[in-house]
Amino acid sequence: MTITRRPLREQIRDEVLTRLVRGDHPVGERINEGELADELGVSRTPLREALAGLAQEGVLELRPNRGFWLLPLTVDEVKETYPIIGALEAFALRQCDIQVLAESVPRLNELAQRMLDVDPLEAGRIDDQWHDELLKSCPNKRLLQLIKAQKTVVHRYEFAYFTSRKRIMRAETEHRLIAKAILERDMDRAAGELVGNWTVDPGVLREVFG
Amino acid sequence: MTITRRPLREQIRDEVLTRLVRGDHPVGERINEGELADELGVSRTPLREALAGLAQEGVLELRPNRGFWLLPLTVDEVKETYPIIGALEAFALRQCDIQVLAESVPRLNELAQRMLDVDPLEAGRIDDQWHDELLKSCPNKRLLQLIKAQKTVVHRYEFAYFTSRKRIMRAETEHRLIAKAILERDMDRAAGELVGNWTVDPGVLREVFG
DNA sequence: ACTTTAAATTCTGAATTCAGAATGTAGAGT
DNA sequence: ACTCTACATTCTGAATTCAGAATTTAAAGT
Repeated sequence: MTITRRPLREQIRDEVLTRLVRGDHPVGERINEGELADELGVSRTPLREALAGLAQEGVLELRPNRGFWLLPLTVDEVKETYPIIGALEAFALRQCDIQVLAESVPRLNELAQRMLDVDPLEAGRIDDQWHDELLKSCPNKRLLQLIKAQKTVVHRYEFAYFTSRKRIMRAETEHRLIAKAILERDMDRAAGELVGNWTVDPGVLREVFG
Repeated sequence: MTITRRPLREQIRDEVLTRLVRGDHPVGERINEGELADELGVSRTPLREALAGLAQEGVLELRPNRGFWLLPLTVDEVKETYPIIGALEAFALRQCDIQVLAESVPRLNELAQRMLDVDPLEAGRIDDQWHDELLKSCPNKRLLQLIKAQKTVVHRYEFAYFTSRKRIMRAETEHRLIAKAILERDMDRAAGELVGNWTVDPGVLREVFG
């Protein structure tokens, strides 16, 4: 038996992030450390470590002497963050092993298909898996780590974002086009499509932000 | 009088980072929290916050129950991080206002010149300023923030890196080429040169790592 | 002398406590 | 009624304390 002894701060991080993503906490509001610590049944020390980490990633803001605040979801944040991820992933894709990529295509298409069959929430998770599978042969591990951190920020949006069936279908289409480009060994096109995959269309932005 | 009341954790962060970059601490070794806290005259709590931040940025590693370790400078880290910064800066450059860029050229060239006149240590600082000036009109603030964080990691290397006069001269040349491309409104070339500026040549790598 | 095991020490992770900043409230003065 | 100030309360930032994990030291056995 492998007894789990994960540091408390990590467990807290996961739980807090889940709550924030789930929308339990009012957006744009202060987080009361004492209250939250009590709820979670832990002390403020590891909680603060977890919150500080999320602040550094850009999910929260830490105002001196005012505490942690859940940053509001803004159009700007979407407009800024998604393209960054697009650029990073395209860059990562170019460092991937083309042979491994080609071998991944069946799995990629399988995942693309599955996105259509599940509920919107699960779709976001599968979308993640798709991108992980795509970039798994990128030797620049630091780059992959960076991409992962950026995605944490946008995960908050996927609730609003992937609830649109249209959006899921668009993602599916794009995923298949990228897979096709890979099979044809056209990495320029694949990278271009990948950037496009991280481009939010204005219509959806209006839909989400009004 | 504006009394300075910067959070202790931030002051500690700066001081610790300076020490690490300066090479005060043996690379690849554990950091003794109690000892360092005593040296700095603070308690372990804010020190840990500072260290945790540096760990998240990738300067330190935090091993559960083993504490913080100063990551060794590795060839891999250079090979992985520099290209990331190159890709991010090139991406940022494309979002800059071409008019503002053109107006920056005199200042950019002045900074490029000054790199030649100062000691290698100061050269690194000026190099930073040059890149800041270049990208100041990029509207994607999150991207700029990300670039800055990545550079923190790399700063440790500049001691070893910029001590090479040859390297400084190469940087100066490249900076001027980028400025020239901007004046000619050839942003493709400018971006290409910028990526090149973040490409470490194998000769220098051998020189630094043996 | 060398290995193994047990005790002692050191150090990290987390809880608790304390100090001071920010906020909220009540009362005095206009 | 409204504003300003003084006081009380709440909350964050930091220090201190405590528990338990990892490491080191010492001793026993081969």
